[in-house]
Amino acid sequence: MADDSGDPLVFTFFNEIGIIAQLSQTLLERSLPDGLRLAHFSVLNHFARLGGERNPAELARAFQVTKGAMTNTLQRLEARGLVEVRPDPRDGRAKRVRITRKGMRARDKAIAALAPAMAELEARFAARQFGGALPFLRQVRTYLDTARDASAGGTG
Amino acid sequence: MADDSGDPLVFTFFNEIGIIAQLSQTLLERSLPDGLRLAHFSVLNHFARLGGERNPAELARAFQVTKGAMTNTLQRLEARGLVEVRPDPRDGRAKRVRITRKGMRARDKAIAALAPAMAELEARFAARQFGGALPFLRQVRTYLDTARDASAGGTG
DNA sequence: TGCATTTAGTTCGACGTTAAACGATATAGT
DNA sequence: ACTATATCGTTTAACGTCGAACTAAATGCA
Repeated sequence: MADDSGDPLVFTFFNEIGIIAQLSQTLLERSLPDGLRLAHFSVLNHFARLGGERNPAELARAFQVTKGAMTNTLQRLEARGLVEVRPDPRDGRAKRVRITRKGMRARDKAIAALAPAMAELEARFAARQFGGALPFLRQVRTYLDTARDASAGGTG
Repeated sequence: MADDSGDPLVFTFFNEIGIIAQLSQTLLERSLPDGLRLAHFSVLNHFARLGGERNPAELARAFQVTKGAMTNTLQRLEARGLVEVRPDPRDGRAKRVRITRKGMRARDKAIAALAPAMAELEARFAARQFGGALPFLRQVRTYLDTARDASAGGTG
């Protein structure tokens, strides 16, 4: 998906996005400790920042993945003791997920491991540039999200 | 990887990129005819635009994928008769790949199938916005690429 | 109350990707 | 010429994701 020009701008834009996503994910996971995956770290980080409990369906929606993918992620996190899962007392179909102490520690360790790469990025580009790019990216993401919901049915 | 704020800007930026990549790829593949995948279409489109021959290693570098991934892509394309592969007469290790007539037709069909979605996107955002976002994205991609080469060895 | 529809979570199969190891060929240096 | 190193393409195992099918429970409606 690299490619040069000759394609319409929209093509090139999504090409670039795709490559950045792939490269950054690979690079990130190379820094993450204990074979933690981006998906796993993202969930831990979510809980570490926002606290509280969620059910898998909420998480799937928040992270824009299918329910199946979230089931997989949570199973791995739970197997490693980074997350706790219990039945939802108010809904017999649902579960409640929350981060454990060990999960918090793993997340902190991951953040620390990521710090150098982050610093390097911010040094090279100035945080302002990332901030500047965000509004448009968010618009595009929001649009794609509604387009997805239009053609299929939500996440899962 | 959706998430709200609270994270450093760089985090949020890459979160957004990751989601856009995933959503756009899924959406795109839903429009593509005959179960064509993004990776396959990308290769066909590359040949359709630039013509000529490449070897798999060049393609792997151009698309920022490992050699193994490109082997897989090319095997599928060849099995469907969309590309032709022959030994490289000048290098006993290498191969030469080129698009077939059938491959050209498949690419044109794919382009046509994508047109409506593209039109909708351009209508909603104005091509200028995509163009405006590109320079920074390219810078980031280039940086990530060198960072990748620094920690490992190229593509493969 | 009873039935149809939605929602929560799991499982399965298919696919693309990475990372690593491998054999074969090229290339560079001595 | 010989040897060490780099490159080409393939293969394998592990992983995440999607999409679809499925069970169980909740909700809406008659």
